[in-house]
Amino acid sequence: MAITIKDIAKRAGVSHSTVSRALRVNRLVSSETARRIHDIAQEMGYRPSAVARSLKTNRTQVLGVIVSSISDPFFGEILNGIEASAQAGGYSLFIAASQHDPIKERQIVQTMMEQRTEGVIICSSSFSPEHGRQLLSYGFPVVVVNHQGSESFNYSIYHDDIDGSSQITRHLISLGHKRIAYLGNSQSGRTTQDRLRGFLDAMAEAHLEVPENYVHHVEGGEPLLGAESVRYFARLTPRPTAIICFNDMLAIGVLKGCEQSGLRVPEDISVTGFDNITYSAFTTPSLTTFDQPKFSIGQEAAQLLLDLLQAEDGIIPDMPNVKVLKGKLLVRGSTGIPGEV
Amino acid sequence: MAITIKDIAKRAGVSHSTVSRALRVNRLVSSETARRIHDIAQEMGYRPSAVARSLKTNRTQVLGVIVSSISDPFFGEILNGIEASAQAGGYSLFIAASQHDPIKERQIVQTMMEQRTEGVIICSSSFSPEHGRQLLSYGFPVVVVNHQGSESFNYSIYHDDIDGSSQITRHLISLGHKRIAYLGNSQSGRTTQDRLRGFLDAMAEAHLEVPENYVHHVEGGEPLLGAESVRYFARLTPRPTAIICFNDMLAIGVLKGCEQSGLRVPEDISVTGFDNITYSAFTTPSLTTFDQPKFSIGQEAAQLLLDLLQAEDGIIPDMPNVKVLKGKLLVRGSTGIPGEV
DNA sequence: TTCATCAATGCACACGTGTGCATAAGGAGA
DNA sequence: TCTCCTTATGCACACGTGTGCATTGATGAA
Repeated sequence: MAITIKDIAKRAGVSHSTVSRALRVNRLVSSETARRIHDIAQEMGYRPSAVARSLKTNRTQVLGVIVSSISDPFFGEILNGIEASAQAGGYSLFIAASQHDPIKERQIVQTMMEQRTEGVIICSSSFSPEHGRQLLSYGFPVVVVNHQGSESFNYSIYHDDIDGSSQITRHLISLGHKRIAYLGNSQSGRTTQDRLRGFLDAMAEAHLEVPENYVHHVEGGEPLLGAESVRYFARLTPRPTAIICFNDMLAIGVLKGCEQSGLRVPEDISVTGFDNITYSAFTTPSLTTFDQPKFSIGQEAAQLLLDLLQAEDGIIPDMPNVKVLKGKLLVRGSTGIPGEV
Repeated sequence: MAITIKDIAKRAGVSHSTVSRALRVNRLVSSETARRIHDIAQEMGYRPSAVARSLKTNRTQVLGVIVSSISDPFFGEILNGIEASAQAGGYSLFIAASQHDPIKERQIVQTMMEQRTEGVIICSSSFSPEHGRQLLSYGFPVVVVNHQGSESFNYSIYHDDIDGSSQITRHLISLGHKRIAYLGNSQSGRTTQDRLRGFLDAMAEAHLEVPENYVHHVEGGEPLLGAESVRYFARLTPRPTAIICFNDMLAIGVLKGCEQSGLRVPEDISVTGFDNITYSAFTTPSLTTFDQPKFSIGQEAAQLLLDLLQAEDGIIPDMPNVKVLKGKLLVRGSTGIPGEV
């Protein structure tokens, strides 16, 4: 059994109250007693029980993070940002992966409520609004990353996907592309819709047509699905001269699919990604993509949540409930001038 | 404020003890009272406080996981395995990333002790023995993944890196390679030593020389470091005909470096990875690597820890304290017959 | 009817920490 | 010396849940 302040009190010949005060607010205890208590605590290897403290103070100093998959490198970098802010604020993280499974989601939400997590950050692109409402009804401050279902939540941080996707599209148009296709991930709900929107807007602005069958969705974001979808696009007539992919993972798969189908990138077809995950710089050819400020997004999300927790202690903050971050276009080797039509 | 069993008790007209019993061990309460209490709890949206329960029962139902980096895809898959086992056993995870930083490590260890995590799984390849001892001295059951410093811990799960590395080396030798180099990650301590050992053993067995400058270490596992190291290997005379990389991430960088240096893979030089992360199948050419059973490793580690926790309630288990898992060689496109010498 | 048995419930305390209030000691001012 | 104020410390209760023990009421056996 771990040692407690009572053990220290006994050894120091004082009451446990004095120990508690000495280790927290040393204003109410004589400096020599405080020093003696500190020494004894150090010597006995005392570690305060966060459990007991949480029960008494009603604050756990823990933030919950719900993510769809831990092994997704995109979320990994966001998590790094979240952790940085949380740690700076003295908070720890309770991380759980929903794996796109509603049953798991339910368990996660319940666990977080039972653990008395002080607030929750949702990074899962496919988080059901129902469970979100359950969190809110329980009085949890919730911050949503990438504004999935942001209408049902109060606060969200997100990247301007519409703008990013437009920039990518305009880049392709400026190279001379006219027949551009879009490969989406149907599991990503709003995010893929926004990226599709940015693409369509830019195309409309340039008075270019997008045939219905140029927009194709697969269920998931694994590279394998990207590779398979090349067969679909290759069969279209006329064939598109460029494919805008929902994210880098799909794009990496598409590059492989093109290689297997004998399509040269970018001579025969241009390919773009989104997110700028580490590996996008190491594909062959290296991938033109849109650099989302992943670390900053995580950082800002955690900071916003911390501010909300502060605000609950009285002051209502005068802060915007939605924060939009901008990224920037990275032109690399996978896009080029389209071949002869 | 969240509702408690006292609120339910008041509403049901019974004592809080009865409510507590009704929701836990319904053996000591009449079935109709139990049903009524359950209904009221449901209606009021009651969620038991894990904090209070932990304080009373001295069990938090939480496992701590220390990882060097969350965004590393290798650890991501191990985490998935850990989570699967933990969830099956009714445990939640407390995850923290050390980022190879001793100060962070210290904070993490202290936080886990304060949170009264029931046990700890260490997945960080560069975890300092000092902090490990601190955990052990506090009575924490500790399971180590990939046997970093396993001599100071009692239990560990690891992959047979020596065997894997030997298999890769023999594969290259069987293709006709005689001049093989090794690229290590000095931050990975024992793991890189084992993989180097397997390589050297297989070379010795085939009576092949390994010049001293054929073994090169970089500080870290990012692809960029792999790309840069190609310059080093390209300058050697005679130049190696194959590079065995510590892991896939470095190998992916090496492939890029070769491309930039005009070296064709595998015609001019063969490259191998280790771990079989998702992207290794999507490089150009696809990467020959060794498939470590990452998910199983995580699963087994968590299960072992759960068994240890069970055992603490009396029975000392008759189980091996070290478990070795085997992986298998994946031959893909990045290895081939060496060009003319 | 009386007593033993058993099921159902309440009472009271415990877990480790924090804190309002009372108390004790000491010093300053009259 | 007495009063007032400050400083240091202890007492006792609280947080939400779990549990040993006592209590109550009912049932069955003699």
